Amino acid sequence: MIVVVARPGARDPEPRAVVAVVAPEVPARDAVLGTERAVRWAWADTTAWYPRLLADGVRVERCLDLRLTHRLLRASVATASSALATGAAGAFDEPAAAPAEPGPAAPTTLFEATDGDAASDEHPGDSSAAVPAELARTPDVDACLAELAAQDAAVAGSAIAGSAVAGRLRLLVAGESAGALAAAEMRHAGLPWDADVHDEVLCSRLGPRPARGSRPPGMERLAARVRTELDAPTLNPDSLPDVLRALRRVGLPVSSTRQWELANLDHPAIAPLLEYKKLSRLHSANGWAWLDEWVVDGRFRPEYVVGGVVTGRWGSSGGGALQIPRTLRTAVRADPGWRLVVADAAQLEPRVLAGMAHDERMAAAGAGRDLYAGIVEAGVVPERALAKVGMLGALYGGTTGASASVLPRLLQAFPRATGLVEEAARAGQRGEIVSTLLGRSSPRPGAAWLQVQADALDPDASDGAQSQARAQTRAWGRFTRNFVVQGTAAEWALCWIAELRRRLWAMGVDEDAPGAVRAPFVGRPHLVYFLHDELVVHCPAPFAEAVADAVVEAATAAGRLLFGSFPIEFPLAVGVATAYDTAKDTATLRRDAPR
DNA sequence: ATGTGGGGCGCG
DNA sequence: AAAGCGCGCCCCACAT
Repeated sequence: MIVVVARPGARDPEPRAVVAVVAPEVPARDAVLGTERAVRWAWADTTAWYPRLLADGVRVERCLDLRLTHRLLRASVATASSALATGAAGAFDEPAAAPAEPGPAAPTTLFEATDGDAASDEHPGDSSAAVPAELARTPDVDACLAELAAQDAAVAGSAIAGSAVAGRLRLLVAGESAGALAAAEMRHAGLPWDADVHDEVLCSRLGPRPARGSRPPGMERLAARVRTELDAPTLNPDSLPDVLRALRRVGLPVSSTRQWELANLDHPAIAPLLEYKKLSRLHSANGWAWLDEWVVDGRFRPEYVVGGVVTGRWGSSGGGALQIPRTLRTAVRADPGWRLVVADAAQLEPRVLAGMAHDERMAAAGAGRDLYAGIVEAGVVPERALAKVGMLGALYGGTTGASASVLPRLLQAFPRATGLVEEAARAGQRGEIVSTLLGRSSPRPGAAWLQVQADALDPDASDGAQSQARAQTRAWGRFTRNFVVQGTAAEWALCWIAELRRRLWAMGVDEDAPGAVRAPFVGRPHLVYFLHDELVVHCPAPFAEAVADAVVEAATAAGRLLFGSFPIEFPLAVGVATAYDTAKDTATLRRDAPR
């Protein structure tokens, strides 16, 4: 059920008060209360409620997604001693129900009484029979109120005198929930997708569309060449054992069919085989079948799974939304009279690390320029590529190759930043939990991990058992090392998207904008895609420059929310165009004027 | 026939 | 000897 809760005023320290409780049969005019900034909705699942509101053209300004925030606060070490964390698992620990299909097709129980039909208010039982499955299983009003109180208590109890912990948790909880709103809105609006352009890309690379179940001509031709070159007339190029056998028969000592291994081989079958694999991937993952299934009325509407990744990144479900290949981004096209604003945070993870660690020298290297170029200018390494691979190695725990050879110089130049990830790695190796800046905590290693460690301590443990334990220890260290940075970067991104979402709505409407955009975004700039450190806004053409400014301002605001006055910048590559690929091609690096 | 797991590869 | 993090989805091989 929905609980609409007033938020405290900026100067009002009073606890939040419930101002309305909204059940499924409530009239829309009351539900619309939640569109006002002074109101924050608290509900168990944004995925259960919000698609119906959006289908009715209603945008919610703020919310608390109690199931998402419950998970955060149950796991966070900052709230570990709270009743919320120590109690038995309950309804909010269950997975959320599958979301409803996007779009206006399904009847919305919420708004059956919308058209001034006072009679339905007197017969709420009439509509209760129509409560859809994804709503029926969501916790009821009393459960939501109790959960809200428990979460408030947990966050309040996390505060130690003079500590910023509670404030950070509040930011995390708000950001996660704002992300849930943005994710539902992006699915509702959809990513504008030109099926004809997509089809042209497919035809140019694969040849004309084949009958269902057969290979496109471009792939068939390559398969034939591979069979000829390997003298294997019945070879199935999709069968790994088949290909491996055939390659070995012609004297190629391969252990796998991975691209990087094949690429080093000198044999006339290799080039067509690699090309076949490329086309096969395109055809099977994003071919005509994908187009038929996922692009409806010129929009791609994937499901974003907020908090779907342990680190707090979003996941996705259906259509491979976070893996759209670069070659197909040309099919992402603005509606006529509209533009795409594409923004990409430059070197996000190292910047986040510099901010977390208060590494002023690293922050200075990234001030007003490409961070890796700044590292070169500071004389730490001789070229940009080394700065990049070295930094990625520090973030991921690389121990080999160029990355490892540059590492000592980074350790020396940036002791605070590198020290932070080294310490996170050591904590993980000890089996401890680590946390992001805002308080999202890593999972504990599982029972199998602990068992392997325990077995290796046995005096009779075999060498194999001991080396397995060491390998696994290091692997968990690499996970926790990366967790703190990837997770805090995800928090920056949540703040970025939340700030931008507000700014976009505040821009208002272009009454003259044509197009097929759904309410409540008709004539309005709106988010249509989000990919970890990159986002896309679809907007009426006259808004494009203002949107580009807003995206940059939101990035700066996100940096301040996380890092306060610490001088770490978050510049963006921002491009404006009618197609996703050309917007990225023509992007320029932008940042707020330094102050 | 249906489910599971691994290899492989797309994205950041 | 081990070998840089996090995902989703496809196909095939293999189990049931």
